[in-house]
Amino acid sequence: MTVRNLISKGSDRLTHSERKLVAALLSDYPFAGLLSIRELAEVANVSPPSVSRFTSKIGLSSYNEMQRRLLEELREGERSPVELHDFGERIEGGYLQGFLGRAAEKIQFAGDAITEGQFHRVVTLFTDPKREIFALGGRISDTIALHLTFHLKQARSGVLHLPRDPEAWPEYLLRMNPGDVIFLVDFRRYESNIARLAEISASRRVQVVLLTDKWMSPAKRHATEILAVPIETGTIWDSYVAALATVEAIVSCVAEDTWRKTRNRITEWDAVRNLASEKRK
Amino acid sequence: MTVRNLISKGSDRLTHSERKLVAALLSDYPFAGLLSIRELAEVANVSPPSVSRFTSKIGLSSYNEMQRRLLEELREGERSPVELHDFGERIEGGYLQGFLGRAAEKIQFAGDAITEGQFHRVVTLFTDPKREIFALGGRISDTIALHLTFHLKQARSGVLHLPRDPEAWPEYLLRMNPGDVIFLVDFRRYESNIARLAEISASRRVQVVLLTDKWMSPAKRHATEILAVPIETGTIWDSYVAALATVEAIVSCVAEDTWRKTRNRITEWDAVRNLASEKRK
DNA sequence: TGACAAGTGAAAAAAAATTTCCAAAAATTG
DNA sequence: CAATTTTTGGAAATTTTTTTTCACTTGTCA
Repeated sequence: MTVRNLISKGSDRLTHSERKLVAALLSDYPFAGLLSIRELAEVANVSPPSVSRFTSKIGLSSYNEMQRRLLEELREGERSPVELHDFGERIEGGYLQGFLGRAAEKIQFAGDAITEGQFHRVVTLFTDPKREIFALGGRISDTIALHLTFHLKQARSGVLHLPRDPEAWPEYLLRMNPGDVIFLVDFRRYESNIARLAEISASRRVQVVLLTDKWMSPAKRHATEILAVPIETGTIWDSYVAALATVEAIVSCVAEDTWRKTRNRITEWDAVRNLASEKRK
Repeated sequence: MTVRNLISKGSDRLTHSERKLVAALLSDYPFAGLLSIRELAEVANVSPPSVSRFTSKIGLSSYNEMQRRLLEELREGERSPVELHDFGERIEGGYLQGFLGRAAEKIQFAGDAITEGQFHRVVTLFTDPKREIFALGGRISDTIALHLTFHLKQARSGVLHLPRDPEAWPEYLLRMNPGDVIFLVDFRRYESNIARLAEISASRRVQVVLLTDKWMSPAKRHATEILAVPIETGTIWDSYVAALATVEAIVSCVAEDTWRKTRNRITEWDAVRNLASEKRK
């Protein structure tokens, strides 16, 4: 039984500071456990005695024994790091493991549903400084769109997130010029608003990039590029991890393409942000 | 300079027993050096003082320093094969494929850093209808927190998302009762606001559930549960897919646990929503 | 062969780490 | 809200580890 297993096995019935230890140990496994008690205690923000009690509680005779075991695991794991991970609790078939496994799968499938060509065309659109970028998502998927704008705003100027309320759109619509880009996210339980926005945008010769699922939002009729990612998980709700991963891929590719500019912008950004927070004091 | 290099560099001018040590150290590098002095001395068939003298001779301040360095090397070594592997893949399979692959991996690792026990305790907290749920995230990570509140609001009542502006917090803080739960998301480039909010909440006996990365937000000091997920990707920006996946897992587990109630709520919700949109027309 | 230098380990000393004990603080319960 | 239980960290005690001291051995060279 690995130390990791011992930890997760005993992880009910743990006290507040013992949980802090678990977090510290697992988040830098196995190295956190190879520090001295004093050091580990410091990292986890607990007292050395708590560490000592913890090791006894999960069934180890001493802290030293835990270290011996961790080293042994490390030595074994040298053979294959992958094996070490597979060892975990996956066997127990826990809910979390299952969910995450399926989520990871979804992400892989996203790569099949979007071609590299499509991907790079989209990236090129976002990289072009002459085009302004607008973005909006549906009720829930707007968080995905927000993620895009947050990051894109750091990489370049001319990025605008539309408010959810259609009443406020005209202002933005008037600002759109031919060649600009609007990024829309719309997953099932599609919203007619989004489709309408796509239509209006398209009529103004704005390029519509649509992130949707395989059943495809009605906005597809007006889209220049359609990125269809898998979202169904077999649980009550759909998973947006694949969508988020795709957006992150786009954003980070844009950022790399415009690296120098990006760096300057981020530096500036931070400077301004610091100024603002200084002022508050 | 690695310990191995130090050893071979100084390997002229070594005495008989020091050579025995070199042999022992190199034949089981780096693990032999992680034993205690006494054990290593035994393995190499020399006395402990010889080990001590040896480490000084090759230019280390103490035996302890050698161990620290060896662990550091081990940690680096663990990392690099994975990275190399990923980088190779990426060039072959295109940017998107590479990015998604790494994202999927991150999600798997998230399962190692969070135990099923921890996961279910958090779910239980969120399921308890007597507790109100508050949530907030950092500048960018707030999208993750939003995702939680959006979904949780459908599953139960008493879910509130705090505004980003601290000026508006008091109203919410006053509403908090002992036993309530606050869900905070804070990734590196941590925000002092979040830590402060955690502190205040904890002082009001509100349970603090913290979603953070392995470097751990300063808010950890006040957290009841710490969910540490991997976020570093080797690109300019961190990836929040693992965080999103974790939140989705929580939300969908909560929903399943309270399935019946949830179904009613969703039905009601949709009814109200339809009514509202009917009206608009 | 004997004097000396270099190397070595036993034992002692010093330092560090770990565990135990206990009282204060926090949480829980009736 | 008081009483009880649990949890926690400081301090002391204990154990372990590491380093230093020192005397003894070994080998070398005059």
